[in-house]
This record gives sequence, structure tokens and C-alpha cells, in this order.
Amino acid sequence: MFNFAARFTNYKMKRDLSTEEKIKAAAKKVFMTKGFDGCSVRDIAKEVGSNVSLLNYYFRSKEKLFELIFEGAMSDFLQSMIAVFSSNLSLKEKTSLLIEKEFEFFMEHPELPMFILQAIHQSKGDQPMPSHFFEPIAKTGIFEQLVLAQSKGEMRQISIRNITILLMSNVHYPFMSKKLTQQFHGIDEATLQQDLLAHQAFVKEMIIEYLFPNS
Amino acid sequence: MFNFAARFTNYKMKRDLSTEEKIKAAAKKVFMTKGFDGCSVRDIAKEVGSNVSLLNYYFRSKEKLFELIFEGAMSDFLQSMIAVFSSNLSLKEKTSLLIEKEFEFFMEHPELPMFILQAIHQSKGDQPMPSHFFEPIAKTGIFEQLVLAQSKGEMRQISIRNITILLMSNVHYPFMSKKLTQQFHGIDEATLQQDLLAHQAFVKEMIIEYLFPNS
DNA sequence: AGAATTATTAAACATTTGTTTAAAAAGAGT
DNA sequence: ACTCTTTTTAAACAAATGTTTAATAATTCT
Repeated sequence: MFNFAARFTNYKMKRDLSTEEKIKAAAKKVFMTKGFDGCSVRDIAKEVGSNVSLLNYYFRSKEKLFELIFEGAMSDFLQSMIAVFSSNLSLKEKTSLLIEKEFEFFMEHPELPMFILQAIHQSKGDQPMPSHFFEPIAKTGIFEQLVLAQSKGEMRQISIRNITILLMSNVHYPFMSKKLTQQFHGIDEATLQQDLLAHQAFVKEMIIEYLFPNS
Repeated sequence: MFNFAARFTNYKMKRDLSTEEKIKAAAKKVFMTKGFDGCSVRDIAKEVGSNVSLLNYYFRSKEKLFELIFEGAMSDFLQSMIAVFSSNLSLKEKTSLLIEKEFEFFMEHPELPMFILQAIHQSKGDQPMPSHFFEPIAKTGIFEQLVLAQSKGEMRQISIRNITILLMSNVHYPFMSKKLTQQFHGIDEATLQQDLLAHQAFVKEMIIEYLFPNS
């Protein structure tokens, strides 16, 4: 007879539930700012205020820990997109809302676009992203809605791929280039923040006008 | 008495002029693909087919070598911009030409935007870029031309900074996101190349229409 | 309280890192 | 041929790296 209960006669799993979370938070912070190659596990341990062994105790290796952080970041990265696409709005409204939400989100997490693109750009192995990242987007039916809108002449005839690039360019890059922009124009953080706020309006106006010319 | 001549009674400086260049080429290749933190000096030496000591013989350190590569890359990065701005064209023509030239250039050097932004993003010290990078652009008088065009109502009223962000977004990001785009849409390199070619036309049309509405 | 389990620490590990040293090889002037 | 200089190599260095080990501390169950 199996004693199923025995497998769950566990002692308390965690004395301090937050230790694992604290490490994740620290790792996220350090990885985000310095990148995977740019930091050591000791950097992260120092950020936690603890030991290196603890990282390998909870997560098996630096790489595993990074993957975890990356997947979380990727999830956040796509989150607002999915939310907007799932809404019950016209494509034009969705586009407008998407730009708003993305700017709003990246105002709070400006390091995210660079972190994601950098990680993908330098991903050692050539293994593709797990499909579960992008599937939820397709599941929203946004692509079908797009084809329909184009066939009805409500929207300019541009391929889905070019639209994607267009949107991401104008929504991600402004945050990826923050330092460059600051140095190029010799402005401080606050001024740039103002510019980015204004930029949202320009981008929205420009893209809406371009993608939906007859309205 | 000083013998000035003695200081220049040099033996042949270089037996093989290309050694230094070979190292630079290898370093550029490796730094571009793996980043400063992502590679070791031994990686570069292996790419050269030689020894590590040779790198420090010609360039004093990994950091110095990187700075050299970075400055060269930065120079290339701004090159086409300066060429277009210096030409004798209207602002609208310059904008159009700039987008063309930038796409043309980055088609050949797609890794450059990511390399530059990544390097600036993770620059350890907070010291600003040397001013000699950006001064040549101001020297072209492009900013004055822009203010003039706006005052004459030929151009939409957007700050120079927002215009810069707008242009760079649409011209840099498509190349920075190549891997992401490929994985997102599940397409191969050749297909993406086609998309980028098409994208140039979209971007040009959209930005020209937006910045110069009355024409 | 005592045994069992989990969490945390300190020390050690083998590699890899950037750099230096010292010697050898190659080239050029005399 | 010989010396002086430049270029290239191999070996060694200390420091930093990711990971493991073994011991200690803390917690939980009986």
C-alpha cells in the first residue's frame, strides 16, 4: 500500500517565505542593470545581503536563476499587449490604447525593453523562444481582426510583421535609448521624462494617422 | 645637447603592418557579437589566431581596446547622419534621404545599433560621451535649419529632441530586434531581410507625412 | 526534549579572468 | 657578422569566477 500522506508529511517548507523572493528581487535588479555577463553571483548575493551558496541552494545555478528572471520579465513585457488585444474594441482603438498602455508601463519599467532585447540578442544557444511566450498573443485573435480590418479597407495594407516592427520601434526604443538621448542632447533625467511623456502623444497621432488614414 | 634625431632614428616600426589591424578586426567582430562582458581577451586572441600577450602589447588592456572599437563604431554610427545633414537640401529631402541612407547602412551593419546602445546603456562610469562625437552634427547647422522650417510652417512643431527619438526609433530598432522579430513570427533571415527592405518605405512615408503635413 | 528536516553560512574547489614577465624570434641598421 | 630594436610567444601571476562541500543554525514534527 502506498502511503500518499507520507509524501506530504513535510516539515515546514520555508521558515522565511520571503528569502527566495528576496533573492529573485535582487537578481532581477542586478541582472537588469548589469546584464547576465556583466555581474557575478557574488554581486547578487551582496545585494541580498547574504551568501553565494544560498543562490545555488534555491536556484541551481546562475544560468537557471537568470532564465527565471528572464521569463518573468518576458511575461511582464507581453502582459499589457495581451490585455489590450483581448479587449472588446476596434482595431483603431486597440492600437491607440496599446501605445498608451505601453508607454505607461515602460515609464515604470524603462529598463525592460533593453533587458529583453539584449538577452535575446546574445542568447548563446540558437534555440528559439518557448512558444508559450507568443502563443497567448495569437490566441487573442488580434491577427484575424487585423486581416478583417484590412479587407474592409479600414486599415492600410501593411503586413502584420511590419506593423509589429513599427509599433515596437516607437514604443520600445525611446526607453532603450534613454542614456544616449540624455548624452546626445545634454539633458537630465527629469527633462527626458517630460520628453517621453510628450513623445507618447506624437507616436500615437502619427501611427494612428498612418495606419488608419480614412477617418 | 639633445639629439632630437636620435629619438627618431627608428628601426622599421612594423614588420607586418596588418597585425595591429587584424587584432582590431577580430576584436570588433567578437565585441560586436558577444559584448564587452560576454567575451574574454582569449576569445579575441583565438579569433586572431595568436596570443593574448599580443593584445596587451598593441593595446594596453581589454578596456582600452574596447574603447577604440567603440569609438570607431560610434563614428560609423554617426557618419551617414553627418553626410546627409551637410548636403544642400531641404529639410524634407534630408529627412527622406536620411532614412534611406540609414537603412542602407544598417542593412550592411545590423549589429551596430545594438552594440552602441548596449555599450552606452551599461557604461560603468557616469562620464558623458566625449563631446567630439556629437559636435559634428550640430556643426552641420541642421538644428538651425529645423527651427527655420518650423517657423515658416513647413514642418510640424515638434521639439528637436522628439524628432531625434522618432527618427532613431524607426531606423535603429528594426535592426536591434531582428532576433526577436524572427522568433516572434517564426521567419528566417531572408524573409526578415525582405521585411526590412519594405519597412524602409513605410517608415519614410509615415514620417514624412507626419513631419511635413502640408505638402 | 529530541529527532528530523530545512535554511544559512563559511571555506574550499577547479576554472577562467586580465595582465605581466621574461625569453625567443624576426627585422633593420651598421 | 653583429648589435639594436621590434614583434611574437610561452609561462606565470594574482584576482575573480561559478559551484560544491561540509558544518552550523534554525525550524518543525513527534
